Amino acid sequence: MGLLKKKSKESFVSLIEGNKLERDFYLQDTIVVAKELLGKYFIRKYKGKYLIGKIVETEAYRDDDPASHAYNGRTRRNEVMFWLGGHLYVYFTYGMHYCCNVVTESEGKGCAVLIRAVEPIEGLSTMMKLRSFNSSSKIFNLTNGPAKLCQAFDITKKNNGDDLCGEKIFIVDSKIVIKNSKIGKSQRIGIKDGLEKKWRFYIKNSPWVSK
DNA sequence: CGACCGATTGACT
DNA sequence: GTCAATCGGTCGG
Repeated sequence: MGLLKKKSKESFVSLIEGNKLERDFYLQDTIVVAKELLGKYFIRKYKGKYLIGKIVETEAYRDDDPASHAYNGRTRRNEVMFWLGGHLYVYFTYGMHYCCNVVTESEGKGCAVLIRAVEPIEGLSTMMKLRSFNSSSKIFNLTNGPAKLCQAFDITKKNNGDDLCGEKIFIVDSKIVIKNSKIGKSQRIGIKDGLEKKWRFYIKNSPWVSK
C-alpha cells in the first residue's frame, strides 16, 4: 500500500515514466480492464502539477448491455465510446454532473469502464479547491463517487475524447496486485436495466469506495 | 418542437 | 430515510 506515499515530486515523475498503461491494456476485454484498473493510479496533469488517485471502484459497460449508453448505437453523445480503446468518454448527466469512463476494446465496439471512485494520493488541496470542499465534511467524500472525482480532477466535457496514451490524463500501473479475494462484486449503481450483471468492482475494505 | 429523464449529489426531515 | 437541483440528449409527434 501507498507506493507513492512519502515520495518526492521527482519520484512521482520517474515512477510515472516507466509505468504508464499503453494501448494494449485498454484493448482487452472490458470486464478484465474493469477489474485490473483497481489499484492503479489515475493521473491528471493540472496546472503543472499532478493530481493522483488510486482507483478503488469501477463498473463495466459492454456493447451488448442494455444499461450501456452505447446499446442503441452511435449518437453524438456516446460517439467516443466507439473510438479505439484508451480514450476518455466523459458524459454530462442530471443537468450538472460529469462522469468519466475509459473506453475499451477495439474501434467501433462501444465498450467502456466507468471510474466510480478513487483514493486521493497527490494534489489533495487542489482537489478540495476544485470541489469547494467543506472541511467539516468527511474526507472520504472528496472522491467517492463518479461525479465527485470528475470535479476533483477538473474533468469536464472538454476532456471527452482525450487519449489516455497522451500526457494530460493517463493511468499508471502501481504494481499493486489486488487479489481476486479482495475484489468485491455487485450490481451496478443507478441503472434500471442489466441489474442481473454483477459488473461493479471495488476494493474490499477501502473506505474510499462510494456509499 | 415538447416532454421526459438520467451510469448523481448534497441538503434536509 | 426523502427529494430538489438542473439541462443536454433522445425520442415521439
